Amino acid sequence: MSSFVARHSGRSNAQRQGFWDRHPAEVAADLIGWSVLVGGVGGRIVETEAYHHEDPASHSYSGPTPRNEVMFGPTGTLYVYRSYGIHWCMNFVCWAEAPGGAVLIRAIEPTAGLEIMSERRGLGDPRALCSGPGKLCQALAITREHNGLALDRPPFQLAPGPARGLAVGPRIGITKAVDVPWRFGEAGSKFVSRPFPKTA
DNA sequence: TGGGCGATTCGCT
DNA sequence: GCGAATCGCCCAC
Repeated sequence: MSSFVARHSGRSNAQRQGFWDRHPAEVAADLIGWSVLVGGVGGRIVETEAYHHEDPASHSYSGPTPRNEVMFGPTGTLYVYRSYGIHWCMNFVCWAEAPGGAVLIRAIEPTAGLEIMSERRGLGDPRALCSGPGKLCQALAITREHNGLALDRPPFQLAPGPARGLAVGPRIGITKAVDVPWRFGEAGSKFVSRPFPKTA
């Protein structure tokens, strides 16, 4: 159970806004177990990574640019970027005191709209539908058009939920600050992009 | 204005 | 396990 949910369960959405105004690593850990739906399609978040403005591996490290400007805007919004010229990746903008933070959503456990996601992905195996940042954006039909949108409005539906356990490890696919343990996941989940070195 | 590179994925070996 | 695919962004020239 995340600390935020424990403190805020039962409160209004407006009071919940403070959730995003914290360090990305805190938010990334708390998001494990939450459900995210886009147009009614989605599932439980089982893997995230944190990035912030003093982080050499972060897009925001060198300051605002046309691509990353959303990271420096209001929290609780979506930052979408193109990866390797092929895939889309989605982040939740969150920061405290200094802007430029975000949480990369790396994997979700599909629970709603399985058939739609299978069709979009061209696959049937639920474990392969959303087990990676590019995969889940394809399954949820996330594109540049969603960049900057608020997460508390349609087509998005976010809801807190419990995690069975928290796994922590180094982030994936980066070349800088590789030793910072800011990758989080649900312990034992079979829907993560890659196994965690150890589970906690 | 051009070249290098990336928070990835998939198919083939 | 390895490497190609593929293109927008960013910085250097």
